[in-house]
Amino acid sequence: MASIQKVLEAISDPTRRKVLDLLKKKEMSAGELGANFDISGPSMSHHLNKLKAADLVQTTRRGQSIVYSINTSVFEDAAQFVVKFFQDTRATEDAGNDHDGEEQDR
Amino acid sequence: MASIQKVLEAISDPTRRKVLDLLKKKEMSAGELGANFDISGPSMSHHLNKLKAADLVQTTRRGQSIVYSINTSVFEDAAQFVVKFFQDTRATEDAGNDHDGEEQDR
DNA sequence: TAGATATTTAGAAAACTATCTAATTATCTA
DNA sequence: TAGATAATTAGATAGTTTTCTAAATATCTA
Repeated sequence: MASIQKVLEAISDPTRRKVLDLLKKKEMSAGELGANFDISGPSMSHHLNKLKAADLVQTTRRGQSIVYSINTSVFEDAAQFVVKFFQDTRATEDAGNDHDGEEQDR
Repeated sequence: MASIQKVLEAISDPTRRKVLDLLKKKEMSAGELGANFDISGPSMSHHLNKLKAADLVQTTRRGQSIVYSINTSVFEDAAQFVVKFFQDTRATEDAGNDHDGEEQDR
């Protein structure tokens, strides 16, 4: 499972949240997604990469297209983490700077 | 209420998540908080500012100290947003780039 | 297989973020 | 009021992120 760090970074960008919103409705190719934004293909590709690195989406090639879809299980894990973080008096994960298993990402 | 954009940016940083974790246990002054990290006072101040800009914490002066505490209501709003975002088939807020009321933050 | 279409990779520029030291502001107390 | 303590603001720098154009890769189809 991707680190919660990557997930939170991924969803802290409005473009990427909108991508996820679109994918929640139905899976789409990179090009179809891009048509919803005012940015170049490579920029879209960069954002899709971050979502993929966070494991929030998965891809499969379909002919010339690469189709993106939501990775439901990671979505649910992330939800659980954030809910805990905001609702508990004491959060589970140590969000600290000292250690992290997945070694300090950025 | 602070924009969800600012909230998500605020919690996408591990230092700031740890600050929030500490404050969940008890309110603390800037200096007490700083003692938990290996960064300078001004850097801590910078992070506290971001948390404050997101309205996740509030401050009150107590003598020479400035005491930080969790802003419970915003915490709960944020939780609700994120839960919706991750659980709904269709998220409520338009996380898009085109408009936003609170005008494009970054 | 040549050309068209879809997407990613490379490399560079601009904007933003985190960090630091030095200086400033606010408050307390002897 | 002078000096000490707590915190923030100013200004600089290093690193990261977002964005772009150009080039490369993969697949389809005539």
